[in-house]
Amino acid sequence: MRYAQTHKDETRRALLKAAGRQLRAQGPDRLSVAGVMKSAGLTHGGFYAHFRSKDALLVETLADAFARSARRVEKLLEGLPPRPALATYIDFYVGEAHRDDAANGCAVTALNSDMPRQSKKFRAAFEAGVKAMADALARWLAAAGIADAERLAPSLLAAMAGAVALSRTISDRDLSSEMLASTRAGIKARLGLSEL
Amino acid sequence: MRYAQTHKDETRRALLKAAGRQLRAQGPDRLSVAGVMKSAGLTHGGFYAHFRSKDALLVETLADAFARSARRVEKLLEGLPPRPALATYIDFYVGEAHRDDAANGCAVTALNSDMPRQSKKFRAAFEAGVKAMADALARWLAAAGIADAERLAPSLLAAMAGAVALSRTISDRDLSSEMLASTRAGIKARLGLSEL
DNA sequence: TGTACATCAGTGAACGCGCGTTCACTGATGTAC
DNA sequence: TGTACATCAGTGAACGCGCGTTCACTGATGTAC
Repeated sequence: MRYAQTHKDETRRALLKAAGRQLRAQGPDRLSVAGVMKSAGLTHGGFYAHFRSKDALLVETLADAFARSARRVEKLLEGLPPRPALATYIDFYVGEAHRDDAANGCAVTALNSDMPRQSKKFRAAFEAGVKAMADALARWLAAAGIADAERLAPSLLAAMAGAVALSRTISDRDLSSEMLASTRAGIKARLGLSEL
Repeated sequence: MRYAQTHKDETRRALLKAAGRQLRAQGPDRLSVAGVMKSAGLTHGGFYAHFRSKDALLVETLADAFARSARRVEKLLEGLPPRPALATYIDFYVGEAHRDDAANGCAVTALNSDMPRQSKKFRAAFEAGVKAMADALARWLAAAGIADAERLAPSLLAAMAGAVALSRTISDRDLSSEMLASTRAGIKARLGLSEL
């Protein structure tokens, strides 16, 4: 079964994509090597030709998921002035669509409370992702003329991720959506974006 | 080895307490029946004399943990007027001590992102706990004369739990503590408690 | 009061299962001649 | 151009391990007589 030269890279990319979805949907402990391989139409034995260990997969997958999310947000906000961009980002992040699609959503929201129990390398990858997100948010805040942007950004990110994560645990749809709406309103008020 | 009549109840209480700590420190998947039994100085075989299954233990443990937390908060705020009580609660919940002691902290913070992957009964117990906390918070908000208390409470809880959960994932102590401080300030400002 | 028995919380070996990981093997294709 | 061989991504059986769960057993103590 010799394949084209690009084939192994393609398989690897497919594995990362499948792992990214399973990581966010099932969490790092329930994600299984065999499950990821099966998603890519392969058997479990071939896994170690691509990754040294499950933990190595997790680390690469998390970095990949953060990078994909960043690109997605970049596209969403492309061309928007700072203040509408912020409002759009908040509505998108703290929204029902994001709540209902954990597999393709933000890793911070999906893995928040899992992280303290994970390996050091995996936690480091998560922390790097959080810092990158907070830095990007701080830049948008600063561009929108909001004071104290660097101190505000991590707290805003935590509030947004916390609201979406908690809304996912609530089967009562009214309460779940109200939690999101109230969070959007609260954050916009804090940023002086309420009129948008 | 026949024991006093209260002995079995005592053992059961000890198991719930040990399970409560392990649930919040290790999460529902990593908590093990054998580990809980060992914490109580027992061997794993006797577990099923006390609980029908691991899931039954999780359900009871979570309800117990929520009840313990509620009592703890009640004591903390005993005798305080509504507004100082709110400020005290926020400082306590979104504080370094809570961040650094997940095993005895709030289950919402500890289990937020784990819940969507858990059994239906366990999720129901979590949701009941969240609703009870949000209701209690709403009552304090209303008592403090804050408008829209019922709509505000779930969002505030999410922001507080999100900040503590995320602060636990950050090894950078400055960033972690800043995230908490900024969240406390933001919430107090939203509630008009900044002068306290 | 003394003895035989019933009770039952707890013990520890055993089970099936899914997991991460290893490894001898396969077989289609590129390459050397 | 045709043939023999090397390559190597992927296969699938096997491993040790920890898990949740079961079960025959233990033995100190309360109870019946």
